[in-house]
Amino acid sequence: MPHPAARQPRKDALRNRERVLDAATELIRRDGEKVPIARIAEHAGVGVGTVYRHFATREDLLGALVYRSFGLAVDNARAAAAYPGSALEGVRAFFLATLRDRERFVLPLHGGPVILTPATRERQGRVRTVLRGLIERGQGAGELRADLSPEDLIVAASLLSRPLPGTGDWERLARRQIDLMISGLAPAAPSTTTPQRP
Amino acid sequence: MPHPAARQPRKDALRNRERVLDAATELIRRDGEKVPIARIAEHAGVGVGTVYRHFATREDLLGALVYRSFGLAVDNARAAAAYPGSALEGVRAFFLATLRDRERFVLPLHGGPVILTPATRERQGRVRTVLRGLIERGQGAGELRADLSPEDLIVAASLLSRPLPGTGDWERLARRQIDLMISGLAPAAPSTTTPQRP
DNA sequence: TATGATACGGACGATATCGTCCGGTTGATC
DNA sequence: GATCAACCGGACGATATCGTCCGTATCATA
Repeated sequence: MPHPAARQPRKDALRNRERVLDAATELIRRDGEKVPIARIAEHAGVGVGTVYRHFATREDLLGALVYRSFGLAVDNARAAAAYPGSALEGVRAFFLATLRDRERFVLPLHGGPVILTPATRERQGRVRTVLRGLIERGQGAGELRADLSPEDLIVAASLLSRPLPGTGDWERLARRQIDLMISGLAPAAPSTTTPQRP
Repeated sequence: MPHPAARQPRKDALRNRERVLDAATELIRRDGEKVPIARIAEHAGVGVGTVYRHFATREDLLGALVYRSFGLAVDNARAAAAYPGSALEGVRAFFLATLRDRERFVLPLHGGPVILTPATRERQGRVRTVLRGLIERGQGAGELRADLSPEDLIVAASLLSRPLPGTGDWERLARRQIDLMISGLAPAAPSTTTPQRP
């Protein structure tokens, strides 16, 4: 027989789950992925039992964080693809959005085990697809170099989401990197930008 | 009384110190900076006591690794500055050298405490100075954009030294990023920049 | 409001890691 | 080769973290 009643989930449970994810995001980004569960629980204002109930293992928690991050990436990619104006500006918007949201990203930051559930992989593919559309539009308009791939943008954006410690003002430094990168995305310079050269 | 004899350091001590640094580099890059000292000792083939004798605290060990990394960076910057050919190719050489040596770099990778001893800071400044020379040469020759700073190159290179986990072939992806970056380092494309004659 | 299912918090025993200490060994010097 | 300062390894008690368990509190439903 099918599900008899399927009770509504309790809202305190949902609230606590979100709190745990938020706390974990902050602490993992600050102290690394091995931060004690007890510390995450404390920072979230819940007991350790609550954390372990929602996420049976550390991997489950990490996996949920990564999944959530890719949701953000999908949103940003879609917004960039729908950006009014040139595709090149759309690409810049994608970079800037990643930079803006950087504190909410928890990607496999270090050498630790990479958690990629099927659902996460699906989102990952969606980011690629959306960016591919944007790139092809730009290439058609002659705004983007022909050999540009979604992977290039994803790698560059991911790098921006991990502030380099010891550098004072990541916001400023990252914007510089974006500018340099954007300058490099135009079609190959020698052929198109030197028409009047002797 | 001044130094009476200043004995020669024992070579087993020096050898073990190097072994510990090498082991720590590998494990910290793989498992994060909180990797147990005992694991480092085991991987280095020495006892924990030996590690603690050379590096009284975890911070001391981390600091030594960072110091060592900046030594590498100085070497690479000097080689790049002395690169025969255009300054732009010198910059590319610097990036490629960083990529090549990436597994030997231990920079303050995560949010953890940033260890910057005065000696390390001195090396850091030396990298900046050497790169500034290279950049100015390139700007004088019209090969590099006028607003380029050593910091830009250092940030970009540092990013390359931290492989993005979950991506299969960092070597390939990083080379792509280098190409894109190099394309963005030329003077502003709109050709309003006067092609000066040297 | 009554009720039962669901979630909560945190104590607890087990395990992992820390940093020190010391008996034994090695190597620089004479 | 003899000497002894310097170094080596790992055992050890202290502390930190883990993941489970259960009595109590809260919420969805009737």
